[in-house]
Amino acid sequence: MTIYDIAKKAGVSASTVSRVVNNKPGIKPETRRKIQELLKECSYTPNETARGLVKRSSRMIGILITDIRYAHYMDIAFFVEQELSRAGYTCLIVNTGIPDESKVEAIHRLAQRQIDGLLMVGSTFQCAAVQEAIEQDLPDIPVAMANGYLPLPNVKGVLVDECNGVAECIRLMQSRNHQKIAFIIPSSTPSNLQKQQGFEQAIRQGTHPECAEWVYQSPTSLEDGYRVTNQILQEHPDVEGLMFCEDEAAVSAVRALLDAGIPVPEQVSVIGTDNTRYCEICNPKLTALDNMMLEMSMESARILLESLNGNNSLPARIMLFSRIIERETT
Amino acid sequence: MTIYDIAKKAGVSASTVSRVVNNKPGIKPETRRKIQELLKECSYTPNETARGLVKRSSRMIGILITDIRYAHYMDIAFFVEQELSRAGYTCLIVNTGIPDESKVEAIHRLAQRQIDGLLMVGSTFQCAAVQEAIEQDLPDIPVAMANGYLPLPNVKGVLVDECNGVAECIRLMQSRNHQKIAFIIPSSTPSNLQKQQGFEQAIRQGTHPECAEWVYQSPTSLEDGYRVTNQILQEHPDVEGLMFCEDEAAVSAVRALLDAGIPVPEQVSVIGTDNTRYCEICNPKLTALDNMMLEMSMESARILLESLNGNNSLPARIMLFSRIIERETT
DNA sequence: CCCAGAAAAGCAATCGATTGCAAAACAAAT
DNA sequence: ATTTGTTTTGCAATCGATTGCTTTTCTGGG
Repeated sequence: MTIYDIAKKAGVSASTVSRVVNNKPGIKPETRRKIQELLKECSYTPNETARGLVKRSSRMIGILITDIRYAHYMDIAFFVEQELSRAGYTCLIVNTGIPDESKVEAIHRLAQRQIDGLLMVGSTFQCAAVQEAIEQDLPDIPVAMANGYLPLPNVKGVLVDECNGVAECIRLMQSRNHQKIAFIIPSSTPSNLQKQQGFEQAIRQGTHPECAEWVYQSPTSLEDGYRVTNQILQEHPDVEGLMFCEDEAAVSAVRALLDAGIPVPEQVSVIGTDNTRYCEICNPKLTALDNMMLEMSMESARILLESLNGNNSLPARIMLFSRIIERETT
Repeated sequence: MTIYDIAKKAGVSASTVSRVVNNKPGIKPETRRKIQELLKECSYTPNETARGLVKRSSRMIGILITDIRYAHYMDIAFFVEQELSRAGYTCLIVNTGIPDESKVEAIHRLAQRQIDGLLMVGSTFQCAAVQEAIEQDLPDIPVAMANGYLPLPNVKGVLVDECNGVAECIRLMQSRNHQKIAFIIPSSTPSNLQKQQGFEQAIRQGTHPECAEWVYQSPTSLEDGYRVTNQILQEHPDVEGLMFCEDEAAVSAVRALLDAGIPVPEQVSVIGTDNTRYCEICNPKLTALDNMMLEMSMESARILLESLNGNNSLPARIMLFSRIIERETT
């Protein structure tokens, strides 16, 4: 059922029908009513593709996430999609994975679809390859980043003070008389490197600056958290605190400690990052640094909508403050 | 950079360029090469909107999920998106929420976008409102359902034997000498009602058929699981087993039992459903009925792709078998 | 009753591709 | 050189809307 079919049935031209569909003025009230009835009767629905072609806008927004499965990102896809779809946009959520080429490929594919805006979630999008792809494929549409930033005129970034946040966590443990702290990093994203910096700063200001070297690698996963904790216990039996870049590994670290007969938090404190649901399920409940991922994403979504509405006096970057949610592991 | 711009630069017609872009035959090899170079040089990208208009296909697939945040659905959006996008489709993931109208609204909006196929995840889409919406808005495109079914010619369903699965769980507990079992249901979805049926069947065949009445309501959430467990303990201090329709509430039930000084699984067994990551995090680790949600979704995706490729000899419904993952709570 | 000015409706171009059919270019055979 | 047949290429219509501009219709004042 196209606009022409309706026009024919109503005995008017397609233009007239179009104007009724879009509530434009200059139509005799009677005609308008008649056409409206016909539209309803035929349950006419405008073809968004055709509309997008002439309007040169798809009312679609691309959302790039490395991996939607991380508990960390779970809420995001939900709330951001909700917010944007309330504003009349349709979301194209793409899991890009880690490799640069797949991110570039995803941007390219979205560009082909004439997206009106792009939202990228996660600091891994803060890289040269993505920057180039955006310059190349989407130089003119608004782009927002949650937990990242790129120095391009059309890109706005929302960040969080992770360096400080982690430093605060370290200081919290120190204030509980736990000075010998290890730091566990899953991967070298810009975001995690920031955290590591905060760790090192705070440690050097404490009584055991040599712990600044206690940095361990562990890809995100339950098994790794368990494994790395045992490794730390072996190399540093005197360890007093564990600072993680995410919650999952921290949860299994708690289990590893308990399994080894080490009381938590009496002998060793554990702090996770992200403040996901896992924190409450952990027993004892996990203290965590809330990195405000959801807030960052929502703020990015709002900024994107503002830009789409033509507001171009927005700051290039804004900074949120993380906070510690203290539970039972400190 | 449109196809006409390229045509002008190359001194040929748009048709010729189009044929090169789409690798169609009937172009002189030399011309083809020259145009290909030009395409690369100008980094030309076909406008999918325009292409969609004439081809009457958007190469987009709608994915309906009530709420992507449920751990239960976490993997799905990831793997299904991956599978479909490998096949060249772009996914429109929509969180519809529970109310019928929002599901209908979502279907309507997707129809406007001329999606080529629709995938619905979850038994809540098995309802009259959705059926009507599909008949109305998408009578001709392939639709696949994970964990649900609708009697329409263009709808294929993938189901799981939940009734049996739960019955097996009950029998497992019974074989461990736990006969007095309560069933906790979060909401009356078709899927959960199936499970309840399995519960009742198995219980009636056991030594304590009166427990078939021990059915408790609890909306999904950690707090509810804790609360409802205490309520059950109060009303039936002799309870020996708890069967949940999802994992989260089961996890907090375990905690409630331990907090009440009741040994798990010695005095009371607990079984969850879904087999999410929470099972491993729970301490003791949670035994769960794997409802094969991921497998169902992947199978639906494959069926959808088959239908899109014109295979219309697919069975209207196929059935998968659930399995019990026994861990430490039984 | 005529005419100006406003209101309503329609024409036709446009968005950026695809594609059936016609035309042109080329090659080979007579 | 002409004809025939095969490749290549181009023309123009089409997909389903939107919109500037023109034309038609209406309204009311003189």
